[in-house]
Amino acid sequence: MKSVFSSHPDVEDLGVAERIQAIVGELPRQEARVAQYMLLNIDDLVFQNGASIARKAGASEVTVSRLLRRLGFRGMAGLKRELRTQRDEGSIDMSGDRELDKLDPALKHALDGELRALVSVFSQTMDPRWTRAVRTVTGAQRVFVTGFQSVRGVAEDLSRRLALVRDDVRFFSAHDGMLGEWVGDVEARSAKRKDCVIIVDVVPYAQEAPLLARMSREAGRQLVVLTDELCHWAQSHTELVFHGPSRNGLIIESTVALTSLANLLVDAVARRDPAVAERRMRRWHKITRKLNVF
Amino acid sequence: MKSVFSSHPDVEDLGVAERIQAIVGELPRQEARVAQYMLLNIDDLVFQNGASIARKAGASEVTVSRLLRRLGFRGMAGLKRELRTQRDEGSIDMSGDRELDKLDPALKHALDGELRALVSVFSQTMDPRWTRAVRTVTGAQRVFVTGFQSVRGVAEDLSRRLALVRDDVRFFSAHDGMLGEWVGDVEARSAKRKDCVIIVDVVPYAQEAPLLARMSREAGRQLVVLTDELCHWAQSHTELVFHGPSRNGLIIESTVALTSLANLLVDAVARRDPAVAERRMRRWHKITRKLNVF
DNA sequence: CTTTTCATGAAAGGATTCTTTCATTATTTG
DNA sequence: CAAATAATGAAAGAATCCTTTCATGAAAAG
Repeated sequence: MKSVFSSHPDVEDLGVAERIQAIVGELPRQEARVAQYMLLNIDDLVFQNGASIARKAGASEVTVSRLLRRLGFRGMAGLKRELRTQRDEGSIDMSGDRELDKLDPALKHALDGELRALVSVFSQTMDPRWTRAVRTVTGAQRVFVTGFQSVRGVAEDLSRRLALVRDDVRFFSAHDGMLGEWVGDVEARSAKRKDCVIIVDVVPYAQEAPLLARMSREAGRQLVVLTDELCHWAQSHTELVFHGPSRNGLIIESTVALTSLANLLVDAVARRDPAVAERRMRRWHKITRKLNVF
Repeated sequence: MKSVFSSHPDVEDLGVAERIQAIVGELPRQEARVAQYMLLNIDDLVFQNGASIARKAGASEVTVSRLLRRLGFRGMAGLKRELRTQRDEGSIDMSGDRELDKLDPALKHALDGELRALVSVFSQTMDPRWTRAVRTVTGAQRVFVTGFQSVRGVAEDLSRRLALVRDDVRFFSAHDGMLGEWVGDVEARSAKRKDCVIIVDVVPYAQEAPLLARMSREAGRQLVVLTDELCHWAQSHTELVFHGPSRNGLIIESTVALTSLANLLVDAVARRDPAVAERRMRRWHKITRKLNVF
């Protein structure tokens, strides 16, 4: 688990792997065997105990115990303690920003999580499905956007910004009147250019989302889902599911990654015809300017 | 390692966090507390045992044991087994580092910008003014949140999430009816506990923001502003201005940093009294669950 | 070849961790 | 308000894990 930014190798205390590496050559036969095993399965050590390592490495429990002692760890507990601090250290180093060292540890962890989440989000744009999603949204006759509870705002902003970039985008809420209009529109099924529904959703809150998803498909609409990493229902309705990790250790889950996904979607759609998009944006700026003067 | 996409999260076996998430709302008090702790420290669970979790979560060992069983794990061992298979499925990893080379240069640049923006945002929480802002929001009698145009959704979500964590939060829009109610309330000026207004704003669009800011101050309300890096007007109305950089080279400016600022604000307020926040969250989970069944 | 040193695991002990049982307390229901 | 139900932790028991001790055998030294 590396950080997004290159992590700084602490000069003084070596990591677990290095320590083993350093002495593996001068160990007695069985201990070396165990050491070797640990090196090869270093990521797995946190899930193990002395006995299991002994078994898998083909040595006795005592040997593992002795080896750990020789490596300078206070037993399995000590090794895990070490692994943990290693993970904590390795997780953040922000481009030499020493200042961040003073950050509250919880926040530091959260920041690291957010950074990873963003990387994950951007990575998803390389997936062929992303391109398909963008094409879907771009080519759709009309686009409906919805979102619930704590991410409803994300969905609303998405619809607003998407509307800057293409025609016939609207936000709709299952509880508002618009649902009627939306449902009643039956001939959409057979239209040449299909409609597209974008659902922004986070798992704990939405029972509505799966329902809407099903309805959308049944009405012959394409479906794009932006959701968090916990989502399990979306896959079965469409392949166009994209995840913005939301757990970051804070009390409230993060909407940053989802927001980024939404931003990227808008940008990608705009990019399909940059000239048009820019023209629209400019016109819009002009309008708001006029409105603002009032 | 693996792709960022989990190949196909089997519908049947949910991840650990999901399982917890799924039932946290309907758990008894202490078990919920433990569950909450596990969610917030999920990355740390592999290093822990039942006793340590119990201690840190403030419950008894037995409670942890029971919770695990209720979640469907065969004790701590079972949970770790689950965590391991989850990791094997690649749901946690992120090492897209190399992969990112294939990213469209424009997006790469944008990603870099977003990362920096987030670091900047988190850095601002170390500023004494941040603490003051948090105190202001926490201590205010009522909190009004507003935002315009393309960040209105951010503001709405902020108000919703803030409302999960403290009383008397409401979103208001200058163009809606609520403004009247808000303006007419003159005696607020002399109240012992002041009201607080949070404005979420990005520069190109809002003429309204400075106006509202002025009105707020004149009405004796505290003012907190979350804005982008281009903002020039806010400083003169309040010192509690925080910036979420929004220019990232994409066609549409980013709302990610602003979103993060909003998230952090909510978390900080919640953190002022975690017990209360947790209780509120839990109650809310329960309610939405009930609503969802409808 | 003998002695010394070292490596190793079996066995037992001790420590830790998990679970079961049960009495107390809180919550819900009638 | 009373009865029933659920939640909770203390205590004890069971299981697991780690270490200590010691006997055995192998390698190294003399």
